[in-house]
Amino acid sequence: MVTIADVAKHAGVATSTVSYVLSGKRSISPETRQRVHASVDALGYRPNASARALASSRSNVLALVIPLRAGMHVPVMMQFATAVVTTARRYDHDVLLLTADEGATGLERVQQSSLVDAVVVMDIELYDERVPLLRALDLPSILIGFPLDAEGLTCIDLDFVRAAELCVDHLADLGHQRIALLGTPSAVYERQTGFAHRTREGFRAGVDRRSVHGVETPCESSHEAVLKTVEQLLRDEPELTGLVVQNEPIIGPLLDVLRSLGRRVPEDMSVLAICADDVAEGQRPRLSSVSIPAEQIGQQAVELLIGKLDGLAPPAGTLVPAVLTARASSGPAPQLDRSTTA
Amino acid sequence: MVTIADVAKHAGVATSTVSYVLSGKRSISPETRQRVHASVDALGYRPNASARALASSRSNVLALVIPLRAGMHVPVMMQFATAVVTTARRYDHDVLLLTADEGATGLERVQQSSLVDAVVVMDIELYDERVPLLRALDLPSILIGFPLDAEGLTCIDLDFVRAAELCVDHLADLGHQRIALLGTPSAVYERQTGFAHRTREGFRAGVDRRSVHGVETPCESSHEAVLKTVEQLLRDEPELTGLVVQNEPIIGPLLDVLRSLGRRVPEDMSVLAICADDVAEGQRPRLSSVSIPAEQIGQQAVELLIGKLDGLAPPAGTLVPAVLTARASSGPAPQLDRSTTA
DNA sequence: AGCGGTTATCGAAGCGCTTCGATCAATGCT
DNA sequence: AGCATTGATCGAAGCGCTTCGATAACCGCT
Repeated sequence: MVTIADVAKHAGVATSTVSYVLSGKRSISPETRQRVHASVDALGYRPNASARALASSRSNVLALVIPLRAGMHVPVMMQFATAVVTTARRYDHDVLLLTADEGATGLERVQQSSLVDAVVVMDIELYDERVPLLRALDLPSILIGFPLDAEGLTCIDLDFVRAAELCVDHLADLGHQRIALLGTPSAVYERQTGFAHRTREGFRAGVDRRSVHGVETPCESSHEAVLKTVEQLLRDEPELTGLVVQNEPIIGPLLDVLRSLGRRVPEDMSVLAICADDVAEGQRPRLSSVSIPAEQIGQQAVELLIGKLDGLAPPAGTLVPAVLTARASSGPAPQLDRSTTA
Repeated sequence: MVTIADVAKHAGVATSTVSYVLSGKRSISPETRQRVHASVDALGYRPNASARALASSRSNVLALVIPLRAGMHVPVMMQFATAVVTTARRYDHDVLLLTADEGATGLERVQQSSLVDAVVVMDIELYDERVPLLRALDLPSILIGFPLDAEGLTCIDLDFVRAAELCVDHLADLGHQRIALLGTPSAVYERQTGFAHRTREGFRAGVDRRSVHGVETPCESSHEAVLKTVEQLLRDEPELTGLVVQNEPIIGPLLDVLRSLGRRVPEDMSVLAICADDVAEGQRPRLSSVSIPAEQIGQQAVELLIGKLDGLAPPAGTLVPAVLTARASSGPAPQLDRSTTA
């Protein structure tokens, strides 16, 4: 193993000089700098991460707490994770994977052992047990999602309230009078997951504002559940003409079910989804949707976090604006003269 | 921050004694041990990871190289990842996330900087560029998947050859004469991904052995592609009665497509999948399948790796036996008197 | 010529831990 | 009783790096 001392000897300088060349924390003459760089290359020197971390109290590692819980949609999580890792690398950091089942304990552990410099936490609940801990822990953090009380924390997320409102507005603009929010599995609501609650909130606000009739129902992620839920929905609301879906895995099954129940999309039923763009475009018909810009959020999260580590004061909350893209699944409300039996 | 010296002082012993109590590498009298443990608890001591790593040349971190490439099915990856993290934690290790796009470079980097003790590599190609590197690098590793030349490497994977053979046998036993393998997206074959090739190999071997007629086709993961591929398949092979699918995301669409083409499952067409059990059971009809025990494989991978770190000689290759579960999607071959036009 | 102020470099201390002798007491053996 | 052996503990060295003065050389001033 080649150490900084080897490089120093090879370049004919002190180890501290090599260190300063590499960190740029003191000015070094161009000649020495070049000589050192040459030696680094010649010897293939790589700083030892532990030694560096020990001496500088900076590990250059971020922790990513990834949820593995019921009802969470995996591909989206992976998009977040990928964006986080990729961006972290761009800032010369690595990413340690923590599973949410280690919960608060895990956060405490990695901080107390100085394993990581900062932490990205996903899947935030309104009353998240990790929130008070993060406040107490003096470990720089960013939450992807908003707890109810975000005081003193840095959070970022899609503006789900607005996302739902956009959907309601879009449907109302098209003349729909009776619409429904087909939501996440009920476990997600019971856990008080922020994004699901905020979407519901936005849906209610939009429905009120536009004076349309709105109903909400959770939906489990199986084909049968979708069938049952939709049947129930149509039984309760025979004149339903618009659907807002926030539940990626059921999107395919939902379209099947509507087809099998004889409801054409968008002629009989307009469908809007809150989901990743590629999912929306992969459906027949292509779905009008508010996209979840996971990559952008993940990237921005890391950038905020790195900024924090560099002493910058980040904004307390960042809401990524929701954007609705109209595609083929939404259209004008049909005339209300059909007799429907589910 | 409380250090080992604080603990030592509090317990009235030398720091080395504290260290030995914690590591168990030398015998310590029961009284001292208890006293030290009491002090550790009283002060809330946690060893500093960097210091420990520096002094012992062991970081207690494993790297996990996760693929983010075209055609890979994300939920399965996540199951592997979760199992790896969970198991690693059980052996007091953490997991650093590396994305495959850093490729060989990333492996070199984490090793040369002593960031990790060992590495788990997923998504292995037959001629994987990382394989020669791993052989050279003197970084303990385990591959989830087999390259063509696994000499000197430790690998583990489901026995995909056998998996495909089981499927062929099952169909042949039911009297099917003309069957097809509906495979992964072609990018996965082109990349020479091990599991896809081995499945194909097993399919061919099975077909030969049982003297049935078999065709193979890759399939992209979109609804349209499934439709086109299946139509083409039925045009080429009108008397096809059995399908083996190795492509999780298209399973839903495939069943749709068959339905829309008027092929009942299993009356007209038997469908076998190589996929996670929960996916197979989430379909209508429930799919007969060979399951991919991601959790088991991930766990075993880490255990082999930890064993290696402890100096145990691991088996060169571990093939997890394939198991076929017959459910509702496979049945006896229909009589061959129908006239089909696709 | 002499002075303060840069600029470039060095040397040494120290980050918190592990680990290698060394020490000392207690033990068992002849 | 005397010696080697074992068990429990200590002290110090050192892992590879960063960082903090200190130093020396040089600049432009007066």
